[in-house]
Amino acid sequence: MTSVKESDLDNIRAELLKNVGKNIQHIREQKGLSQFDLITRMLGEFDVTNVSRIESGRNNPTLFTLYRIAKALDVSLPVLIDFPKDK
Amino acid sequence: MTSVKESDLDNIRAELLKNVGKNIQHIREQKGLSQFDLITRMLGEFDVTNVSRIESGRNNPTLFTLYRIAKALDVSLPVLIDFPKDK
DNA sequence: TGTCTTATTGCCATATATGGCAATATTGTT
DNA sequence: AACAATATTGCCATATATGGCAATAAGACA
Repeated sequence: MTSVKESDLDNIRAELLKNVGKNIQHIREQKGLSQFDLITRMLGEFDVTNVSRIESGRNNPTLFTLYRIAKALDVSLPVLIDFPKDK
Repeated sequence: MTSVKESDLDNIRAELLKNVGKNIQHIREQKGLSQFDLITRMLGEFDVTNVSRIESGRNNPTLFTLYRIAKALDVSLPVLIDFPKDK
């Protein structure tokens, strides 16, 4: 059954992004790092604005972005997205 | 040290995408599914073209895309990106 | 050989992640 | 209260993920 209403899909997406964002924020704060601290530890360039957007679930980060965040937070990529609310 | 040459960063990104792509392809084939089978099982719409691009490492998939692929393959999101070559 | 299925690649369009900066809001501390 | 550090939001630009289709390639099998 591919019968998922578009609004349902949006909700699933929104919940996913919110959960992963919260998880990232939680790990970052547990390490005592500011959003600025985080981007300075990331490989390459990254705008601090987008950290806020990802943590709040407004952005749908790419795999490479998630990887760089994980490295900056010194956790594995699976840990970064292994949020409890996963079905 | 944020001193990573741009070419190095590109290589890190390319290797990441290639490894995750191979992992997705491996899981999909283990389940005996074609790329077309995969997209028909995914939530919402997805173009089969992009499955090929993701599996070959040409595309940098978003979190939501990875989530939908994981669900379609009936594996968890962490499993989908837990490739062996992670440093 | 051929045919069928599956996968890859090219091309163009649209949607959106990110870059970058400024303004505003929040939080903590004195 | 004020001030400073931090986070959020808005706006615009660019880069790129995805949608969509066609053409080509690759693989399997008779």
